[in-house]
Amino acid sequence: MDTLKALDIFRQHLEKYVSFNEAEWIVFIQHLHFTALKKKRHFIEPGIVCNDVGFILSGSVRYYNIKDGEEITGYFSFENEFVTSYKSYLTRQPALNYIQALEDTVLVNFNYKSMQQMLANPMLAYKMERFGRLVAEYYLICYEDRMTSFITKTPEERYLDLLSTGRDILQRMPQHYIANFLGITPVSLSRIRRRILVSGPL
Amino acid sequence: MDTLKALDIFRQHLEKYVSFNEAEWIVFIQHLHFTALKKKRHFIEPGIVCNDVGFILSGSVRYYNIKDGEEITGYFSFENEFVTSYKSYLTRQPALNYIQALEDTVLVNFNYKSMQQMLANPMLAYKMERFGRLVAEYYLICYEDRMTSFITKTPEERYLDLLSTGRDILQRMPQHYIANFLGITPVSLSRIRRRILVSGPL
DNA sequence: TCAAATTCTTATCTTTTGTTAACGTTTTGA
DNA sequence: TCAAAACGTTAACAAAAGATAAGAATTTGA
Repeated sequence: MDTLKALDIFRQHLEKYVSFNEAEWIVFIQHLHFTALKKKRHFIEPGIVCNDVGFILSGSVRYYNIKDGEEITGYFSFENEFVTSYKSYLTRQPALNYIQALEDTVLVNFNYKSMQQMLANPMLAYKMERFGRLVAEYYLICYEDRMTSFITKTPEERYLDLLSTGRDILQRMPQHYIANFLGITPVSLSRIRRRILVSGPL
Repeated sequence: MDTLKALDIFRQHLEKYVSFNEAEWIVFIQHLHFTALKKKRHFIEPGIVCNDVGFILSGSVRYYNIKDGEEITGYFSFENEFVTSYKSYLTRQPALNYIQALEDTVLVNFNYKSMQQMLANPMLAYKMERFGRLVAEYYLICYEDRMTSFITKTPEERYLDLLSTGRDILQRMPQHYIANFLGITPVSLSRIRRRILVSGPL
């Protein structure tokens, strides 16, 4: 995929949040850089301050932590979604989690310093504040929904929800990552699947 | 507490996000209104679009859902924190949860329409976008932390975390609400407390 | 291509949680 | 003030989840 086409796709998806005019866009794209992340490579690792916000042009990533030597996968992102370790990026504290490419992944990034420059640039400041607000609000709602499902639902119910709405995750992620994502062990998810299969296959 | 003092406290806490000059502040406060919520009264209920964002001057609230006829408490807010059903407020869809005052609670509110007006008012737009961004980012980080604890920790570990950092919640909330907040039943929390007591009280 | 690693399932056993109910204590509200 | 409601603990049992290990199928990567 060539750079111009990639920028065009990015711009199109940004429309969901803000629209740039030509002059603004020209300044904005000067702050962008592309990254190709080979499968299994890391976007961020614990102990490092996350400097970039990425937008996935192609590929996918998983977010995971290590607990007692075990990897625990907490989240996934796919094409046309943003990727960053929000807490680290926003607070400038070292990240506590890994973000890893699950396939060869191509990203458009902007870094913290660039964003601060744009936020300080009168030409872009307003639009960047708005952009930041709308993106944060979007992900806030995602988290709110997910928290609610952890509070009010059983692992089995969360899996059934995923069956009806989580196509990408189900089709593209190995099952033991999905188990972690649901808050249970892979063995437990296997049993839940069996339970569903024998009781009500539909 | 008189209105002027309340506004002053509110302004002081907003400094965490944005600073208003006098002219801006005068316009801003014209969009504010005060609410006194008697104990057990609701700030929002399911089926209703949440129009307000509140800031708690005194008192506290809990967020809860109803599942199979049972109340499940998912979150709490105390003095000097914002309160709203974010998803409903932002998407203009009916809320799915209750927010209830746990004590007599006094709030400063602004509503959705007011915020839209301020966002459209050149005098305030930039600052309001920034305000919205920083508040959303703040709560995004809270949710990120909480999600991580659900993925990587056991209920017992989450309770121990609360013991070391959750003073307000532990001291001001009944235990069965705290149990829900941790993702377990009240009976289960009672057992966890017993386990901790007999094994290592410290 | 082929050995090694990964993935998923299944089984066994242990631990934890959920459910229901009982009981004493505390709080509430008329 | 006093009956009713709410709260926390405990017990007994059922259901679910965690831990560990074994085995088959698939994927991987050199």
